[in-house]
Amino acid sequence: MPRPREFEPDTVLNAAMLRFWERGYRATSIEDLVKATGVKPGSLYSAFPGGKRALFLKSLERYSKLVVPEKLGELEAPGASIAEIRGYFDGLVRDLLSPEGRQGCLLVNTAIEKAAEDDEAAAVVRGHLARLERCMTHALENATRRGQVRASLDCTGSAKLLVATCQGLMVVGKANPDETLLRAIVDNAFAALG
Amino acid sequence: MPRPREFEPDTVLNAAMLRFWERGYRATSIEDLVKATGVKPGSLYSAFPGGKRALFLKSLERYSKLVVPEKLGELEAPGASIAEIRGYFDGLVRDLLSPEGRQGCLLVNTAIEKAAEDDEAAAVVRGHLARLERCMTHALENATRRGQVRASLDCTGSAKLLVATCQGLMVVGKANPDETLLRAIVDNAFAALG
DNA sequence: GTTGTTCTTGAATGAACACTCATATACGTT
DNA sequence: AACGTATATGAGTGTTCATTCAAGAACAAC
Repeated sequence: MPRPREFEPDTVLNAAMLRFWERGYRATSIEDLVKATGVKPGSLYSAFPGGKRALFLKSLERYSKLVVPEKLGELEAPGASIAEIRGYFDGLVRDLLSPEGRQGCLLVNTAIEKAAEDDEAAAVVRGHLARLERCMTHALENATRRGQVRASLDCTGSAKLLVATCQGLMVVGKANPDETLLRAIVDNAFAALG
Repeated sequence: MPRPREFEPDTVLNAAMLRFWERGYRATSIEDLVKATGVKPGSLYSAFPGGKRALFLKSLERYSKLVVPEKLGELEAPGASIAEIRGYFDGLVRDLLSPEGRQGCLLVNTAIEKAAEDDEAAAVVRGHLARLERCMTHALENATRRGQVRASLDCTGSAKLLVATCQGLMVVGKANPDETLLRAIVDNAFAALG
């Protein structure tokens, strides 16, 4: 009996996520989201109770479920090893150098912009970092078994370092998207695993 | 003959820098700065032509000249070596774990919040990264001469990696200020210099 | 066609924002 | 004491912000 929805909430959420990703939380206004989604304020607020912040938190989760797996690629597969870690880093560099990819990573941006003042947002970021670390650890363990890295390698410790390295890559890349610089960082990170 | 200034511009700039450091550019309002400095809007605008953004850019430069050297410590000295790099990283970890230090680094925060949309701010950040890289390279060269690292070490490349690592440390630390994690990152970064 | 329910709409709300300006003020000079 | 000059003041500017709400609209059931 009720009037049917004229928009798909997931589509709206995707558009909102993109804006937050490009511009950050504070710099994205409701009017921006209205323009980007075509959905008027009233509908936006009734579809996403909790307003802008709730929409942002849902965007973070959507990013984790939609964008992150695409970036991780085969790194999350059980058989992942050095090549998949390398592939992930190369993808990061490629993104940072492309005009559309300069926005970096929504979760890294959130860590800096919001984590200190918003525990819920910080928790999503922590979850992402833990997920990254899990992948990296697993891939390093596979690499150790296959003799692709030195046998003495501390897999869990090196995984934590690799996670930090790719966060740092994103910071450096945002201020200075220079291919030589970014590739040097990646190459040296991998040389250390040798 | 004119009426004398009732405040020291440098003092005001320091207070403004602290607010920008704690809260970021967008989240810091003129009213915040008025409260923090005790200087009324009119005086603020006449003392710092260019308004909020000019005050921010001046804050970045002030941070570079006041805060950064303190954090770098002996790392900028000509004789700096592995111990000084280690000291710098340990200081970062200590800061990230302390209640006052959770704000991280103003220049890293700026890289994420503003670099993509403000070329002048990005340039200051790039200058900072270059300065860090110069220190690190020099210290690694000293370390090589003294046999503190493996002879095969690529000093300039490793310096770039160390710079990225400390940016990453700041991102991770902001979302997850966990001592064990942060120390593991630092330890593994140094293990790689072997 | 009427009714009930949920949706859409966009103007309206009040707060916060960056910024300005007329006025008042404090000083050295005369 | 009177003047010229640079500063201090804070109410006021117009804008933008997140959010709300009354009114209208679309559908299924009857």
